[in-house]
Amino acid sequence: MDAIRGDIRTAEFPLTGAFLAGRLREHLGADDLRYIENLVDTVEDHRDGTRLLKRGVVTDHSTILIEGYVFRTMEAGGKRYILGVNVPGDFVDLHGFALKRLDHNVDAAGAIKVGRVSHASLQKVMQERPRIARAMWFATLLDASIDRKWIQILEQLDAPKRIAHLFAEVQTRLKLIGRDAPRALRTPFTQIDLADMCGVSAIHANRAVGKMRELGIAEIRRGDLFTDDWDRLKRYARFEPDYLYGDGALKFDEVWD
Amino acid sequence: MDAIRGDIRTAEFPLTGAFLAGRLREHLGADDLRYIENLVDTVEDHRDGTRLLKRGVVTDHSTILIEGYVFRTMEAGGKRYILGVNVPGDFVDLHGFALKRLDHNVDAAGAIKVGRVSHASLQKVMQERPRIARAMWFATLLDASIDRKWIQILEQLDAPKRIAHLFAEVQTRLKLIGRDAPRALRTPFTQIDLADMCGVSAIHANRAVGKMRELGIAEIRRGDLFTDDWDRLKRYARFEPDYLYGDGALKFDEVWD
DNA sequence: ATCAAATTATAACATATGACAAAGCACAGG
DNA sequence: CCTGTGCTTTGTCATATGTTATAATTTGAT
Repeated sequence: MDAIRGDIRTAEFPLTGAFLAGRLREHLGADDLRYIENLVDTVEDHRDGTRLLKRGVVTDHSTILIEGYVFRTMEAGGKRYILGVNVPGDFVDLHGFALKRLDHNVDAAGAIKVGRVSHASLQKVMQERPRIARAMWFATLLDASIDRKWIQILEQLDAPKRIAHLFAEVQTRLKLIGRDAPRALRTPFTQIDLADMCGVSAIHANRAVGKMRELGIAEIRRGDLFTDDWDRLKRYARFEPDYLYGDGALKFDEVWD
Repeated sequence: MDAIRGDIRTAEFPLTGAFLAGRLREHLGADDLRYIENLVDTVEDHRDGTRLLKRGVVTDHSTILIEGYVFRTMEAGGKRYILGVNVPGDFVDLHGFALKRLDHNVDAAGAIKVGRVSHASLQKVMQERPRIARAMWFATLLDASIDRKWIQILEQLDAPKRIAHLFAEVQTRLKLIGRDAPRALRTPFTQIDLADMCGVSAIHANRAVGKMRELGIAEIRRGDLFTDDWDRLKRYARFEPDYLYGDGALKFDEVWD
C-alpha cells in the first residue's frame, strides 16, 4: 500500500510538489521555496510504526514530512502517549536542531515518505538566509499554537468530541496544503491511535466512535472518516480554526527586515 | 500585599535582578543580558485577575514577567481553561510579536510586576542582534516543550497527580532562576485555579488536594504548598524535569554563528 | 481459500470525575 | 467588632471513563 493518494508533484518542485513548508508557503516566494526544497539531502520511505527519532538522542539532521502522518510520542509505564500529529509539509523536528536532545519520539503513523535535512545545512540557513531562518521560527510558533489548543481540547472536551476535533483539525490542515477530500478523510489511525491521541483507553475510544456514528456525526472505519456534514461535525467538536492561523495571520511583512 | 518575597535586585540589573530571560540566562553574557534589560520600556504593577492581553487583539508590545505569576487562558462556554503558567523571568508573549493576533489571553494570577517591550524594539533586535534574536527563538522552543509535557500530563495523570506535577514543575522552574524556598512553595493559586489548570472541576480539585494531604504528599493551603519530602512528591507526580532543559541542554554553541 | 494476527465490538463491573446543594472558614472592608 | 464575599469543605447522586474478559470482524500472509 502506498501512503496517500493525490501525489501531486510539479516540475518546479519535483520532490515535494511545493506544498513543503506547509502553511508558511504563502509567505515565501518561489525562490525561497526552491531553496528549502534544495535543503533536502535524501528522501526515505518508512513503514508503519518506524521510529524516526528516539527521545533523548542527539541527531545531526531534521525531518520534513512529505507523505503520510507521524506521531510525536512519549512512553511511560509501558503506555504510549501521543502528543501531536504531523501532516505532509510539516517540518517535524525543527526544534531538534536547537535543542540538544529531543524530548519525545517521532514515529511513523502508516507508511510515510520523509526528507532529511542535515543540521549543517540548517546552520548555513541561519547564517545566510535570515528570511528563511525566521520563517522556520514562525513555523515552530504555529506548532506551539496547535499544542496549546490540544491542551484546551483535553481540558474541555469529552472523548467523542476530542476525536471529532482531531479529524476536523487534520482535515483543515490538509485543506491548507490543498490535499483535502470533500466527503472522506482517509488516515491510517487505528482506534488505539485515536485513544492515545485523546488520552483515553482504547475501549473508550471505541465507545466514542460508536457514539459519533449513533449521533450521525460521522462514520469512522479503520481510520477513514466519512461525513456528509463537516460543518455539523465541527460544531459538535467546538472547532474554531483560528489557532491554525490558516488565513496567513503572521506578521511577516512587519517583522521582516 | 506586594507580589513575591525575595526581591533580589542587583546594581548591574536594577530592573530584573538579572534573572530575566529565565533559563536562557546561562547562555547569554552580561552584555546580552544588559541589552535585554534595556529593551524594557516601562515597568507596571497589576492586580490579581487583570487581563494583560486579550485573545484576538493585535498589540504593539510584548511582556516580560518580573514578579508573580500569569496564566495563559482560553474561554469557551462561560468556562475558563488555563493553558499554561509563567514564572518570573519568562517572556510571556514573545509569539505575539510574530503572530498577528494572540490565540489566548494572558491574565495576572495574583499581584504581578511586568516589563513592557515594544514590538519596534524587538524588530530592532531581529535586525541588529542575531544572537539575541536566536536566543528568543530558543526561549519559545522551551515554552513549547512545556506545553507538550502538559499534554502528556493531561493524558496520563489523574487529578491529584496533575496538581502534584504542577507544583513540582513550578518549584523546579523557580529553582532555575534561584527563587525556590526549601520546604514551601507559596503561590496565589486558588483551588479554582488549580482546577482550571488541570482540567477538572473545582470540587474535584478540592478532593485531589485532600487526597494529597491524606497521603502525606503535601499540605496545600490557599495556594501555598508545604512538604518535607519533595522527592516523594515528584515520584508521586512522575515528575521528570528533562523537558525543562534546566541543564542548559541547548545547542547554542553549535547553532551560533 | 485458509489461517493467524491485529483490530473492532460488546458486556459487566469498578473508579474517577462532574453537577448540585449546603455548610464552614478566612479575609478584607466598614 | 461585624459582615459580606469569596474560598474551602463535605455529601449525594449522575455520568464519563478504566479494567477485564470475550467475541466478532478485518487484514495480511500463505
